Amino acid sequence: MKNIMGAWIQKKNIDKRRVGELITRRGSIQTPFFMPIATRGAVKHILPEEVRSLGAEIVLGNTYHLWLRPGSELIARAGDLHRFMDWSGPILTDSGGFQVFSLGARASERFGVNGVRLSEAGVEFVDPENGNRYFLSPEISIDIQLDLGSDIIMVLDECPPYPCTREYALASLQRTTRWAARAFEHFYKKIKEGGEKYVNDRPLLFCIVQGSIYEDLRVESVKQLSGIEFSALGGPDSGWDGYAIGGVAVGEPRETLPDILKWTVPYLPEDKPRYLMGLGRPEELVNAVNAGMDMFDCVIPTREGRHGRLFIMKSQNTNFKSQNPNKTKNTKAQNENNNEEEGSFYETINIQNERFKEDFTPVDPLCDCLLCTRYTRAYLRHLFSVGEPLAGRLASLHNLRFYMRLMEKLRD
RNA sequence: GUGACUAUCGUCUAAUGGUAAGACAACGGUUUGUGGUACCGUGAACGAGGGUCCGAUUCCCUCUAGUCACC
Repeated sequence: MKNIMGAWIQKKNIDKRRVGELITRRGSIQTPFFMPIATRGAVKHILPEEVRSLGAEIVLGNTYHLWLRPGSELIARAGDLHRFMDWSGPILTDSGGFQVFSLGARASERFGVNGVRLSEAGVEFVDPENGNRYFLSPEISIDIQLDLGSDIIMVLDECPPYPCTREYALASLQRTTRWAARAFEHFYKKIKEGGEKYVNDRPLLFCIVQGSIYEDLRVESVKQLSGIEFSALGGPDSGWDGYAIGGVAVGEPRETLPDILKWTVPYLPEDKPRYLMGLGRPEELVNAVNAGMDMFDCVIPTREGRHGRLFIMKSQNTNFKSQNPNKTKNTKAQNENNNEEEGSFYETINIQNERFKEDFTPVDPLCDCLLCTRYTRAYLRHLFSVGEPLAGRLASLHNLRFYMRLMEKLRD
């Protein structure tokens, strides 16, 4: 808690896999870890103490959503996001960059206006909910996240869509670097202004690597971000507290993720946590951990749970060393990267399928969650069929527990 | 009891003398820095019997069922 400077403490390495501890002002978190998403100040359907008991030590909140509703000043008046939502552990807040990118199209569509206007100063965008215009800049994003009381603050980045030309990707990552430098300077200015409040108790600040699907641009992005003259901007020489890889899972082919990690990870500092934003499926998490990543978040367990898709662990003692020479017909890329394959250690079911109508067994007999220890597949299917809210809740609990168990195995 | 009207997927509605379209439901799929969203696909019907006609879900008759009105 005190020693913020060494934010990540390594415990052991297994090949490239890193097991350690991330220190934040609200406690330490075992890495690698997965963050349940509490976009609007709640993990949908789940109480904070339940989130904690599932094994989560940190949740993710969204700057964009909370800024618009109920407003970051309101949350500041409530104390902070922790008190507002009754979560006492660490919180990571997204910067809003991705939402501007992903929700801009919806606003454009709904109000017939240009939903996003990018400039060097920042981004002007339209709230798809009501058509209101807002302006977000690297500095404003920092202010909002400080108001929220975030423990891990993300810089505002420009998240380019896929496909994206090399030229655009280059210009975009350069802007992301300039925005990151501005955010860094502003962050440490505010920390100093905060005086007492932040002495030995400041949030962590992460940058975001871009570069789309271009190897040299990914490398360039890391070099630019780590090459910023931090002390000249009023911050510590140690620079960023962590590095995130962004601009993935935005529509690019799935096979490019291993490449992006292969290109990027070697250039990331060993002593800083690495966060893969927005991912992913279980096998993607396993492969990313094996490639040296530490932090993850994804809507999959909760959103797919709400839609009736359940994750089931196939084997209790899964070996994630990812040796798989004899697996059937791997693609060349999978063999080269020595990767886990989809479905190799787990499977998914759609509980709404008719075949579960009279299936009186647990969803996953090896799972220790509320759903699996107390209810049957037939019951859960029934709840979904008639639209009972308990359905989404039980499924979310189970899927989150699956993800937590997966991370536990990866830390072992 | 008498008269009128109606009868098409599970439900609600179209069209048509040359075997039928859509919506919802059902069934299956998609969902990666969350809109509890959205999208894609698949099955599924002319109440019963008779008549006219080359051919009837369509026109006619009877039956059955329902709705309404009257007694």
